[in-house]
Amino acid sequence: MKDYPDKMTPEEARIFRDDVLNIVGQIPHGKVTTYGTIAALVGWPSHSRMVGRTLRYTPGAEQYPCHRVVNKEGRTAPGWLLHRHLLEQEGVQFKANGYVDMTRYYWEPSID
DNA sequence: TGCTTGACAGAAG
DNA sequence: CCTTCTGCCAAGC
Repeated sequence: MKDYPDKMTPEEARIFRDDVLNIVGQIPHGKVTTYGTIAALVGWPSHSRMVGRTLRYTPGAEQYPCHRVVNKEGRTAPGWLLHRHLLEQEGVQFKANGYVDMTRYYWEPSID
């Protein structure tokens, strides 16, 4: 018995999407978290890429602060130029190399 | 059915 | 620091 199925059923995909958006909505102003952190928290540790896919393609995701999600190194999404700009508007400062300073802005989601 | 594509992660050079 | 590779896995074609 595996801890996790090999593939998501449509039902699981729906729950995954809802859980991801729920967590993103909880990220405080001026803070960031990572794709992998979210994936692990919703129960699919190896689906970090699915988190990114969800935020990019799910209609309505714009209503959530999805710009507060960066990769684990603090890099912004390639191809999404506004990403860095939106974070800077919230006071998030970038390091000289263009990465978010994760030691200062990383936020660990809680389940409650 | 099989190969390619990423809003990722981690490691290597 | 930056590029590239491998592992990952659903989606597209």
